[in-house]
Amino acid sequence: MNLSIYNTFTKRKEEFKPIQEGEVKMYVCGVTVYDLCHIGHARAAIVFDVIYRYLRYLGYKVTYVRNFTDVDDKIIKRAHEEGVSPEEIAERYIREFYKDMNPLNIEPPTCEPKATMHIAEMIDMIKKLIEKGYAYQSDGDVFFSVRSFSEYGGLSGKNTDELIAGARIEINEKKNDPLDFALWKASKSGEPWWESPWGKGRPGWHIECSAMGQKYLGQSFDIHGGGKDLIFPHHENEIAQSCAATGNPPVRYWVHNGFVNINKEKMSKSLGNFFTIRDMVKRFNPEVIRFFLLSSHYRSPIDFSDQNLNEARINLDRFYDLFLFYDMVAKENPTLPPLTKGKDEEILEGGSDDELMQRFEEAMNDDFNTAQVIGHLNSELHHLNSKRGGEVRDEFLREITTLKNIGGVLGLFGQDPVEYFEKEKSIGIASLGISEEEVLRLIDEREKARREKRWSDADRIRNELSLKGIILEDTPRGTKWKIKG
RNA sequence: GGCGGCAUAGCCAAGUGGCAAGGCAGCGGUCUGCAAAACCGUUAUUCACCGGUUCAAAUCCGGUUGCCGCCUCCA
Repeated sequence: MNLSIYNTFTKRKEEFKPIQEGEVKMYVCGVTVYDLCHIGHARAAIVFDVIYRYLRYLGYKVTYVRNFTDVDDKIIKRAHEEGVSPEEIAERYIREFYKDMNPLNIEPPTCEPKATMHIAEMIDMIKKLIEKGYAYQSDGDVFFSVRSFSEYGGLSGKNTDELIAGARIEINEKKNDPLDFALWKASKSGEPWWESPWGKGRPGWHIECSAMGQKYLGQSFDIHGGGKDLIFPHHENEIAQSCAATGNPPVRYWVHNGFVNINKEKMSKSLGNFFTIRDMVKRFNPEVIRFFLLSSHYRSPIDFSDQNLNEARINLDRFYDLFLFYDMVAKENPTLPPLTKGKDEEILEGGSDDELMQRFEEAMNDDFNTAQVIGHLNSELHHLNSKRGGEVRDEFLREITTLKNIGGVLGLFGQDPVEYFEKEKSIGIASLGISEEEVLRLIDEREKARREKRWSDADRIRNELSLKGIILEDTPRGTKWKIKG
């Protein structure tokens, strides 16, 4: 079975055929850098990160471009509020972006262009649009004439007459038609500006993606992604501009991820119901957030709540518990190779459980169904756990390696199991009102009691810890502790 | 008002024409000093509701209800 992708433009799944055989060119709208990223941004980044990884897994040479919008009203506003330059705001939040995204195991795209570094390309494109009669100048601004582009509305399913009826369009005297949108804005005082044939000004929002996409990926490229909220007007306008300028449809497959919701409502800055990545990472291992976000299909909405994240955490723990088990066995048996070899994108040798790989590919080929993949991984986990009692040999090794390899394509299972659980404990214990030293002391005390078969003393300590939210596990290799689920 | 999406067990979530994946929680058992973990077994005659097409529908068509998104910046 071949890869098929749901295309927002045609509203159906289509078999994926790249323009150039063996190569994929993909552009994804990044963030506007004026504030910290929230979980919604994390979802978009993770979804396209997985798509990027999987396309490469399939053997494509992928050029992945993800931009930063570093010139924009909100950046300017923020700069004024803080009394610093817009560049400083943009630079700061680009740094913060990486601080948040790196722990989520997002791979760097091939190229991360900034809008302000491509003003010349945007001006060229705007000039071309004016020459061709698709755009006009008006008092230092330049607008795209929506009605001059007859295919307008193809992506979002809107038609121009209905848009006017919507009546939520801002009245702008400079526009010939309320539907028209800005390609270039004359700068007011205190705003950043660049010289242009129309005077000092700055670019409109939509033109940057058209210009940068074309520069790095060509007039027509394979995949363009972003959040569902970008379908209209951003991507609709992008199509209009690019198509009008070059005569070619810019994109073959439009891919849009669903929102992260809070109580069924979209998480967003304007509603104020957002959680920053930074705050969540204090309470959950970043991999738990990643695992959780991949446990639903990328186009579905996903409800973000403590309970849901905690369930994801418990499930992910089970995988790491298996890896921990293997590592311990491997340590005692030098003929077994270590599972953790390095970066998670490396495909480990010996991972060739064909049936599991086949199920993995089937699920991913069906519009990147990571939820189903996680289901398969759970079945395999179950299967491997059932063999824990027996001898760990070739077959076990082959299967667990396959499990790890598949996880790697999703950007999961890359941590050292010991560190994973240490991290989980250090995150969890902060809210429990007991120190790690105290826990270890009590475990020691209980060990002593157990050796002397003073069972009621041992049980009393265990209960005490349980009330604090700590669970004990007695294993042949000593007593482990963890945070209650 | 226009356009679009969703509704599957207590909760989360796959499945889009051929006997309803998986996770969490629950229950019974194995193991254990007792637990925990792990394992084995079990938990939806049914997929919001009504009608239709079909040998066959959670899946297709029509309608109803409810929730959500876009139409303004937004991943």
